[in-house]
Amino acid sequence: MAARPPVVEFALTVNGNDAYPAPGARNEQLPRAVTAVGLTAVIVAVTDETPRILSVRSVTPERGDGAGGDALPFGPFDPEQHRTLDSGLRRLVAEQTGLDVRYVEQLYTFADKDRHPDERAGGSRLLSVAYLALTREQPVSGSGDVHWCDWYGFLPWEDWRFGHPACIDDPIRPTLLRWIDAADDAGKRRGREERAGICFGLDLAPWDPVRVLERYELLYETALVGEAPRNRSNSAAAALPGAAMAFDNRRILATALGRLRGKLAYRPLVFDLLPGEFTLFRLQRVVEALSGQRLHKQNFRRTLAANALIEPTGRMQSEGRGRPAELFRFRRAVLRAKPTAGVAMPTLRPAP
Amino acid sequence: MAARPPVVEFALTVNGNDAYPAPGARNEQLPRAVTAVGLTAVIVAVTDETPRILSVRSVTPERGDGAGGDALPFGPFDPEQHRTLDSGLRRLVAEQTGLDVRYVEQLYTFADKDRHPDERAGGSRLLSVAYLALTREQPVSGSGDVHWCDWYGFLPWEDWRFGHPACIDDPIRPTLLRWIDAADDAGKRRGREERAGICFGLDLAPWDPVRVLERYELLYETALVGEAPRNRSNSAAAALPGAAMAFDNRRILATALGRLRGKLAYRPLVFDLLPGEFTLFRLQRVVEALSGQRLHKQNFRRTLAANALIEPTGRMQSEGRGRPAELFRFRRAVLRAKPTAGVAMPTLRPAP
DNA sequence: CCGATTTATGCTCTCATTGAGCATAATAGG
DNA sequence: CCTATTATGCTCAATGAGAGCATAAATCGG
Repeated sequence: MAARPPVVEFALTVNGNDAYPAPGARNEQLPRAVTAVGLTAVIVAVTDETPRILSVRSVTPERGDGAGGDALPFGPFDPEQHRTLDSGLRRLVAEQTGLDVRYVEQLYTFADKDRHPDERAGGSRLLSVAYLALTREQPVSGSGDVHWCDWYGFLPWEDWRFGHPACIDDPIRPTLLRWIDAADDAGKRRGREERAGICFGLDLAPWDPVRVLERYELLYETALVGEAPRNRSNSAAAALPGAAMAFDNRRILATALGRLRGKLAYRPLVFDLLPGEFTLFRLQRVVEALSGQRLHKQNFRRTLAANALIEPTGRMQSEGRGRPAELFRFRRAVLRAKPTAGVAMPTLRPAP
Repeated sequence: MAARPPVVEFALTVNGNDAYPAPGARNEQLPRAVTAVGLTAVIVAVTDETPRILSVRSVTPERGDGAGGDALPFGPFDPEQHRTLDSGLRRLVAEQTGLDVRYVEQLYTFADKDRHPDERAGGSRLLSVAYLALTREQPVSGSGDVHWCDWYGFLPWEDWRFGHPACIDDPIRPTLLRWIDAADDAGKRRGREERAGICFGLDLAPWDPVRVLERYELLYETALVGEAPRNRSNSAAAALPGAAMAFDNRRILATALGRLRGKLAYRPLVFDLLPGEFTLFRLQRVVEALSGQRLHKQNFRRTLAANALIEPTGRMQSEGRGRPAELFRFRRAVLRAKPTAGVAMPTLRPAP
């Protein structure tokens, strides 16, 4: 186990600011309790019909305060080195993983108190800007124990490609029912019932693949039912089905998956996860992997053709059985053409 | 003019962190050049068919470095006082404006270098988390010169309710054409042509109300054509049509408008801008004000009815001329029911 | 009081999109 | 040759969105 580094003290000079027009606060200074700013990356690739994210294994696996297990690549944002957050993130990813990232998008900024255990003692606050990054899968060459993990290992209820996920029937539904029953009055109970129904498509509403974050937050909330008060909020995350992750990293994963699924429908992001040439079937498999549901093959291709998203290369791929498929490439032109050029994201279909 | 407050020095103790799993950076400390964190609020209301944002008039209007003119409400994020960014923002808005904000959503985190002029001297970096907040219009009671401004005063090319905006024909189109011609080779020229066409719907693509940020960034980029090199990047913002704003505040406005327009279509946000009871016509006017385009009245109402977004109160409103309209209220139930319950956002229609 | 104007509201028609299924073609493997 | 597997073309029905017609109920200016 690594030696704990010494507590570091450093001084900071901040200019008071009379030019910034914050009335009523004009002569106040910038905040006294300074916040440390970090970057967190959700780096995504898809191989063999499995969506994967890049994870870092912690040295101290079972500390019990959320620091154990896998964690997302993270690093400080150094304003002296980087002119923008984006460039800071690209540098961070390059250093930690050696990956060539093809697409980068800011997701959300997290700064909740106690999201990092060391904050409690230190007094400073850790604010972290989360990013989504897409890449073709490739070996990682970074320093440290970095590796690809199945995304659905952390959010198993999100994968409907092989039918109704088992964990919904077993741990999730009973927990939700207990949570519903634990409501004070009938009105509140009805409200909880509706919320659960919508999130998990239990009755009225159909399953909406995009509502990943809502589902995660509902599960996080309900996992506390019947547990010890709220002394260790990380115990909620640990009680969820699926593999645990450090701190609030699973929440970030959920944010990323929801955003990616939503954007798939109107932006041609998939192609940043694919090699330059691919069969239509492979493209479909990648979309299915990300959206977590099966697609109707003919309709999928019809949408591709209608949007002119792809163009044939003329070459054929003949490995494996079945009729050989033509190889296609992405038509870069559509990046600048259609306002909304995405691949189909239909409602859930029954398993084949 | 307010006296410039003295430079403040303060010390900060940060715990080094051996538990946080950033491999290869494990024994590094948190960033040395600490970033100051602020919150910026885009507070929106709609009156008399005009979308308005809350603005703060600067004390030093014409400094020439971007500090002059209007600015968005801004304040430091104090991690000692606030457990979350959201609560910090609500407090900030309450203090500076006295408004009762009904909806709050994080937009984006801005940290580009030189976005704030005082950074250059001070050495610290200002990172600001921008928020969108919706409210019913009401008098502001905050300390300082806070007032409502027409949103389209800052982004005049976004309002198509009264036909093709004049500023597109006069300053914008010629500037774009010059920018296209200034491209090095034919391929690049074609690319620029396409980009401009898509953003402003010049030829092939229709006008997409949601692409507010893309348009702003294109204008910001092209406004530099034919100007002095790039010593003062704020000159680009000043050269744009529409009223200027401090720093990168117009970019934040564009981000907010795009996000709001996009979400209107699948989330019932409008009702946070309306009183408890309203006529369907008023509701339509508010949606038109935000989307910047006219809607087909019958189809608009059909969508409302189909989604069961509203319910009649039985009361009638009879002021002004014309047949009195029935008053409706928002059906709160749909907040939890339909996955996508928004109001119609059709493609652009010719002016009436 | 009348007619012009303004707003509310109901209904229809058409076209594009999309979910779903049928049918056929081309390959590998036994 | 027969079967499994994948590719690909085509049709059909339901839905939703854009556009327009028609009618009802009020105000306003004579």
